[in-house]
Amino acid sequence: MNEPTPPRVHLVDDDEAIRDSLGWLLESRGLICRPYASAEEFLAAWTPARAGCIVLDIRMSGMSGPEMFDQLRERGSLTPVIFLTGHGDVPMAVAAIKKGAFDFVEKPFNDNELVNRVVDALAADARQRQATHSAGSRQAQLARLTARERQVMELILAGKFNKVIADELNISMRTVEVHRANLFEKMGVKTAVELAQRLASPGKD
Amino acid sequence: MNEPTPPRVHLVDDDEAIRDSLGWLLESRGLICRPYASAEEFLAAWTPARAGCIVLDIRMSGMSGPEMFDQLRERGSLTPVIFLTGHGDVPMAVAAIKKGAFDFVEKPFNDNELVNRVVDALAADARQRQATHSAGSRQAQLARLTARERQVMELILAGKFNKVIADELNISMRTVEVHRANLFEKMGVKTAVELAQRLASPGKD
DNA sequence: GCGGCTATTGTGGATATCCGCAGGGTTTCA
DNA sequence: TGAAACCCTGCGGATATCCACAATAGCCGC
Repeated sequence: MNEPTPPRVHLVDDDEAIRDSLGWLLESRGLICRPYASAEEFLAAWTPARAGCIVLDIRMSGMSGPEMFDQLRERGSLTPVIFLTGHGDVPMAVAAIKKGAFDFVEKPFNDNELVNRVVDALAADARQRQATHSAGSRQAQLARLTARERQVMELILAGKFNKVIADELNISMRTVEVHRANLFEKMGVKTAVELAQRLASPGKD
Repeated sequence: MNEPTPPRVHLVDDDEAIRDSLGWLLESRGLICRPYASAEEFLAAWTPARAGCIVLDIRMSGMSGPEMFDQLRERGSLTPVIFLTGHGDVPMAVAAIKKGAFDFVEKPFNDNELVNRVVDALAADARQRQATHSAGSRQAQLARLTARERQVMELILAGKFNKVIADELNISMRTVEVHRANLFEKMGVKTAVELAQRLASPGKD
């Protein structure tokens, strides 16, 4: 990890008054706020690698909040999104949450309440990034394995003895040992137990 | 698993007309519907072991839908709950979904839409029961271990050699082997790899 | 041709795991 | 008192894992 940038609260709302007052509120609580006047402006500047969360108004001229949310999801972004709306719509709220939105808040909102939800969203983002990082490094390790090493690994994880693996692959036990040692090194583990744990846990590193 | 009873759709609504029409709809789609006129009536008859889902009206005389939902959760029930409401309330909908409700539907609803959601809820219930069953049997196995066996198991899962385990616990290697063999038998595994996988996966059996 | 990569194999020695057989001690309970 | 449960230990033998050292062969790119 190279010098992580502090998490940002990205505020997307075409109403300048909201951007000003909400931006002021968030900054007064020690959070870093980045305002955008439109979904298009945000998407043009966005990269999913940025830590933080997004506070997103539902109704905007041009691209709407939900459309932007769909775009983010299509780009593979998992950044938590808090929707803001002036007129509640239950099916939309339910669908948004079930689609993975972090929260859904009606205006006018209570200041403390909103800040709490933003802080929760930032914490959720941090957790999710840690999990993704672990899964990513594991994936990179797996990608370095040769086809043979991968075969041997699957059979090790199936609990088979070297001798049985050798029989099944029609190779010598010595060769199994060589592949075994090589894959353990590439996966950064010392034992089959460690390997099993590495590959079984969703995000643990 | 002894003769599983078919999953039921429990319909809790104090409006008899809704119970009749919705019950008829669900039964016409091959689902088994059990109606209740009140939350109290439902709770008096309920056991979490029953497979199925719950369609629950928000507003009822006596105990309300959300109150009943909280009661179910306190009793440890994970049965999927679909809330029905005549007047949408966004914060309540958002809170209910985030609290774990399966869905939230406004009346009047589209028949097909509701049946689809019920079918989805039943499928989710079946998946969750399978996961709980696996976790439960694993828990029962763990509960059978003696204190010493559990200690040895933790050290095995930490990837330590029997000789190292013996040193740390100040016992002989032969004793480690005895505990090891006993715990493997109690956990129903043959290798440390299998044990690691058994204890690392959330619900897999 | 040469180097890098992958797959393969053998030898010999060391360490690790597994277990039958045998035995002992302590605590609890009927 | 005897049985059950748990913990502990040694011996001997068998199998499994690990690896240094050494070597061969095939494929591919430069």
